Amino acid sequence: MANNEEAFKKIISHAKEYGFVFPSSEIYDGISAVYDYGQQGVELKNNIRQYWWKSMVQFHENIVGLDSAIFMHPTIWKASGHVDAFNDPLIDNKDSKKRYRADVLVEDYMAKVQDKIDKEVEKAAKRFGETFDREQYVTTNPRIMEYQARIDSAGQRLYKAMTDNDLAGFKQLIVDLEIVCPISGTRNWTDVRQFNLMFSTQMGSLSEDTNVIYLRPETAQGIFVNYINVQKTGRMKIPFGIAQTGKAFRNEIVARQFIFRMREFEQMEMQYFVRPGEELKWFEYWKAERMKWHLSLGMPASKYKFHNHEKLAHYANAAVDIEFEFPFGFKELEGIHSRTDFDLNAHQQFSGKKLQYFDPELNESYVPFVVETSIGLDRTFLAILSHAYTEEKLADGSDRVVLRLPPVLAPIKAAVLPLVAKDGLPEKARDIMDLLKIDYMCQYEEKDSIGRRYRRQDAIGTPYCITIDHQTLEDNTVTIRERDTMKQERISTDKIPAIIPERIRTDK
RNA sequence: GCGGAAGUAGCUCAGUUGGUAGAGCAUCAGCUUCCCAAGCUGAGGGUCGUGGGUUCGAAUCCCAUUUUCCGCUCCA
Repeated sequence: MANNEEAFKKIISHAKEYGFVFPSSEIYDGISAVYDYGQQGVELKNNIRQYWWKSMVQFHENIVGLDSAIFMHPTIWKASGHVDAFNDPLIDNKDSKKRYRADVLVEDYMAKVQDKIDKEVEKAAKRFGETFDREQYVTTNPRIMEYQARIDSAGQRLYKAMTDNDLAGFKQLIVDLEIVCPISGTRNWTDVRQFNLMFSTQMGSLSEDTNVIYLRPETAQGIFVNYINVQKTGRMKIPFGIAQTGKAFRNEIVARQFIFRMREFEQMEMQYFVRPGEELKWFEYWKAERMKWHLSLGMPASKYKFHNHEKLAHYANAAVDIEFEFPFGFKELEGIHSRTDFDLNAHQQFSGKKLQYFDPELNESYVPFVVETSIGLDRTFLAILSHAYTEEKLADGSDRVVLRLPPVLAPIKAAVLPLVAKDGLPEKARDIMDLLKIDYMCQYEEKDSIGRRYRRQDAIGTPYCITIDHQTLEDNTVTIRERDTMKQERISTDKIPAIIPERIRTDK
């Protein structure tokens, strides 16, 4: 683990040193858990996004794209459940200085009392043997009935406090239940405060107080509220999908681990609209499809695993994560959720607009069910970067750091390098550079020895280096050097524009 | 948010009992012209994370604050 920690630190330094990722606002001391993508990072990130987009939108005739706004009608977040679910009531114990979710404390209390009931029942069961009637015992034993009453009362008050957003009532509940801090054992609590995971701001006139607007905590809702627009104008037939990439914002209590958990992050989501009853079939389909996509990036299957959700969110009837082995362990990279008709139903109800689909094959109307694939772009970036980062000891005893990025994702596809900066080689190299840069990202470099320039390109993951030497002037050939093998071959200059895209397609 | 550790040049770090900020690499200019980093000459770059305090004097001691990392917690 210590080794991985070291490795992770090296990756973070490398990311900064070579212009992939910078801490945001760094000259002002930075801002916690916000990062900027530098000159290489933005290329890599764009390429990942494009690779995803192509595989989802371009390669699937029944999936179309969308780019919805970050600002949305505030009621959307009521309908989606985010206003309620993203509001955690928090309370601190003044002695242990520990912070808890108030609802979790109450739930723990209820579980503890339930535990007492279970133990009582167990004891009684042993005592009475086979004649024991559990049902009857539970409903007649006064001590158990008293326990049960405590649970019921606590549950009701918890529910009321949650739905009414009654923070004072919450505090009173914790006081009345005599809940103690598991660490300090005291009842010295602060007031209950709300911690909203959604960022908010105001739109329009500040004099009205009803214009609070949220920065979207997920991109999915933008798709749901446009579902009927896309379906009608695109004449989409179920099953069909809508894909979108974009920023989302969550005011996480703790945001850490470099770009793994940021407060501002980018999602790549696809919502697939299916017939009710067929959602689990499609869930399995997308689970397999998405894993294929990850493996197509050339990373070993052992780096990935599925993690089934046992506790499902309020909207889901099946959910699985694709986890990736980051330097800090297996962590969620992508979620595949069967969201049922929860979202569309909620929007239908809150908006009063019909969101039904008429299925000509079944000759009936229904609200479609939704299977979602939702992947973190920044996390994918981190997964790819951390896996690509390699330190090598070469045969001659020297070291090199190379980013073994999939060529299709590399920020720079080719570097154009005159062997020496004289004898007309730079001029020739410029000609080649001008030709190639029309088709893909290239970098021209003539400073320093050729070996050093190769190493610099290795460090940013450039898959090919094209070197112009004296022979080029004679027979119009160049050498093309491959990043991973460091092998070179000589090819004719007019073959370069075609050969690199061709190799990028096949080299994974 | 709590606890621990750290913050000195772009990077990695040194800086003695408090006494005028250093190295290597990198960068830039010039020389060299060589197919896998580290040839030569020169130059630029730091109010030592920030703000206070103690002191004749603070990178060094004290307090606060901020950022990062680790653990706990959280992650619909």
